Amino acid sequence: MAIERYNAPEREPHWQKVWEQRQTFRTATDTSRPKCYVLEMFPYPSGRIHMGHVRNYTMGDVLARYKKAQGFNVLHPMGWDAFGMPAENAAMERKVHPKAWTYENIAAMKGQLKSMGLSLDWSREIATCDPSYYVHQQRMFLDMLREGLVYRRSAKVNWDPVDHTVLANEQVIDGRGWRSGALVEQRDLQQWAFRITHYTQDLLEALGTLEKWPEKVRLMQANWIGRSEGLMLRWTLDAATAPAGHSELEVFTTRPDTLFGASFMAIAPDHPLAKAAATKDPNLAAFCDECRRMGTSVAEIETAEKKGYDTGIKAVHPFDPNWTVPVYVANFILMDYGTGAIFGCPGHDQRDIEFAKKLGLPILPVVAPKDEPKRGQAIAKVHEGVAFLEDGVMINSRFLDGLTPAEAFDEVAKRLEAETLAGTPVAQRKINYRLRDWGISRQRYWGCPIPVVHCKDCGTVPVPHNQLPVTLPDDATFDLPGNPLDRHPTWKHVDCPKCGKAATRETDTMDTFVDSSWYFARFTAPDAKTPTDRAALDYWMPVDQYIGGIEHAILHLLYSRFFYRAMGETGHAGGKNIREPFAALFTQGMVVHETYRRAGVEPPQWLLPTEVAIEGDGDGRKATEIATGKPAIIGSIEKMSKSKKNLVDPDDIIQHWGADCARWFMLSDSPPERDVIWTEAGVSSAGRFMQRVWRLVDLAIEKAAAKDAPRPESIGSEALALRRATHKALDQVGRNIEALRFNVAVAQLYELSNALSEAFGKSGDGLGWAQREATELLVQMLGPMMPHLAEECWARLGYNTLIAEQPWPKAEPALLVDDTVVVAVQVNGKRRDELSVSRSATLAEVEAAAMGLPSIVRALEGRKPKKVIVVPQRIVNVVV
RNA sequence: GCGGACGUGGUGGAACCGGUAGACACACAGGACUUAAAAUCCUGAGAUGGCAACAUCGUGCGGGUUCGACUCCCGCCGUCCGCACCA
Repeated sequence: MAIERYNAPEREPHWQKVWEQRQTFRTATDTSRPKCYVLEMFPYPSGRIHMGHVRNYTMGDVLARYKKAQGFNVLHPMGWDAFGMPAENAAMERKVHPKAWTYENIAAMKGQLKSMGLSLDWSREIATCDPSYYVHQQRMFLDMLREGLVYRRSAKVNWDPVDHTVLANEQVIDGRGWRSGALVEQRDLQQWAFRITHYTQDLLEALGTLEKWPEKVRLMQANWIGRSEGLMLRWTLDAATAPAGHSELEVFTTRPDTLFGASFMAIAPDHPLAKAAATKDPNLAAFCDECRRMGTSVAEIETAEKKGYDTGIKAVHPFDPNWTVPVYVANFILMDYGTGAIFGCPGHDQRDIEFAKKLGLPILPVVAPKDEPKRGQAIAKVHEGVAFLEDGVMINSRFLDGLTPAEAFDEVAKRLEAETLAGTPVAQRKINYRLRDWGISRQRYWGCPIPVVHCKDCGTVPVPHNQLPVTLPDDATFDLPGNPLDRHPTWKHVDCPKCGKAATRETDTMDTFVDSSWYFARFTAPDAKTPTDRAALDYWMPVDQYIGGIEHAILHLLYSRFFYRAMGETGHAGGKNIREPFAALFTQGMVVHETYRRAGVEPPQWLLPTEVAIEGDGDGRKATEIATGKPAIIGSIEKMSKSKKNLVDPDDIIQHWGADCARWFMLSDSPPERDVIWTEAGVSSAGRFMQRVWRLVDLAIEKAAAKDAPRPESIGSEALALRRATHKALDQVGRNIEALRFNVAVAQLYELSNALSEAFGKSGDGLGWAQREATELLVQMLGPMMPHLAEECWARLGYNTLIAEQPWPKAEPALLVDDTVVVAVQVNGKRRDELSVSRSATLAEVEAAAMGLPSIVRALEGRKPKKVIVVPQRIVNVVV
């Protein structure tokens, strides 16, 4: 028969249409069935999908299809994280309205995702920029406002001078805006904020319950929350030196044990005490101003020298009324951590020692190594400027001498807790966190409007529920920097909902991370009249498997954990006592590709992979720019990016090779958590495998038993071997998909294909039937990974059902174990031979057989074995 | 500086709970088919030595535990990632 090649690009749309017409992937809430919620992080509608999306969505799709075949009621939805800066930038640059731009992008990307053949329930599609979505967000915002989980504050904020907006701490990376890359400035602004710190302790502790999250992400979040245990400690100020109204100074310390090594106090430039002192000291005022201007970038912080200004104020040591230390204003003290003030113990804090050296302050070591001989050296190093940070024993510390630092910590705490100053204890144990509340005000147009009105008389007034949503005006202008909502002629002018007098709307919009903090909940009932439908939500939540990039380890994943708790508090979630939205998280690796650039040009001029021709192999590979014929340089392998032009367009691949090919390649070889290198060779290899499956089905039609042929009475050894290979693959592939070890599942399918190919060249009792079985099961197992090809093959094998609707086949347990096993035989742990024995052979039989092997006799060289270790079905080790 | 991950052939990677290291794939070499190419099929291959049988070495380096270590422990080296003046 003439063998035709499988034309994937032509056949794939057909099967997509069939699935769509049959509504194969439409999901309904059905509490009688076990559920499985598979979710991939929804995309920002930038205009085109990239290979990272292909990888992410392929992984989720394999799992979703597999779980469906396993009998689960699977929720696998898709939507759009549709608010954000790029739409506004497009509006400024190209005079397109952000809304039009966004919806055009959504349409284009939806088409691309559909061409991937994903098993998505498109009837649940949501776009966060749609009023039907954000109306609920506004409603929840107001509910949270009522509960005190949202509040307005005047705060120092991170101001991005390029995007003209405020950024959350989480969005400042190395002192730069996460999107614009501009150096962030500090500004004082009125800000809306979510009280994420209300859940600090819970967010930290619950990380321990997230067993199916990567350890790495849990650690990153724990570090971000940044718990530290210490003491709040009040120092009395010497009245003669302190400004009026300032009689004490409170500090937070994690090392109260080092109290006798204190040589100075330091306060932040914005500390009230500093401000009070500055009113009388113009030099101090100037110093504080200088500190405030200091940049926040890494480079600046690292190179910034410790600077301090002696206020002249003296603080009295808590344990000795005659001992005072000077109070400095210092540039490295942060106002928003602890109390904005510290006591400095230079001996045991690197930062303090640098400061002390710089300003010539005393350095007194109070902890020393336990071993006497090591002490001298450690103390000498302290005087050279290296703080001693290890454990040891207390010295130079009066009643603490001889204790360990931990014991000294407790002793100091105990004594100072008992002492009082103006009626309250001098010290209190305190747990401090690094996590700050989440400022969400953004001075942008393309975001969810914050539904409040500012009234001169009534203050901040929530927009009543029946007036929601507060929608964005369509006729905004984008030709000037700044907030288009603020300069809109009419939008912000409204009557106060309370008193009816003229008032103004809040013109800030919400951080887009708010939108993505609950979309997973909305997917469970996207048409509900309320933010969530509790019955549907309680059935579907939590997400059973969430898949996305590691870049969201803190931002999105921490915000969502907070938001789900806040939704619980306001009655929008919280069934089954579930506080965590994502039961399992998987962070996939990036898609990387070689870079190409023109030779001999600086700065580099990058070339697209499609613009170069590559010849040769190995180290001799040479690239040429096709258009000019000039040599090009093959550069390092990096994350696909527009700037380096090392992009491959998913559309090109799908149109040329087919979606299944792209999917298969994404799953092959690289473990999903690691980066995958996209190569031409890899794609063509995947393409070859598709054709190979196609030919195997040809061969099955030609040689194997007919569909529904009865199981033969007699199964020969060849047939049995094939059946064993088939059922083992079935067992293993299922397990590996479940564990998201797709690369291993792929390898097992290759193995089965090899076994089947071989079997077609043989003959034997029952082999035709075994070939038929193997082919059908292979096709079924390919279903989640290459769904179109699998449907095509399934049809050719004579079925008029859909693979996508077939239950996952079950392996026959009897075929998973072999009658005979091959056992390695070692002499002194070195492999010398192997032995084929019956599974049921006794230890003695195995030992005897091993000792009888000529190679073993030879290796023993006549020596008497001291011991023979036999591990059933594994190994024999002869020890001489 | 703090925290974490990783290190296996020419390449991507596999190896369950400590039990035959290198599955599977890519690249490569040789062969078959073909006028030729493509496609396909077959064969080979960790390194070194040897015609071969075989021997020795081999999972970043150095030690240790064990009959037996890619796997466990200790100490290094290297690469990557996250956080970072957090008191």
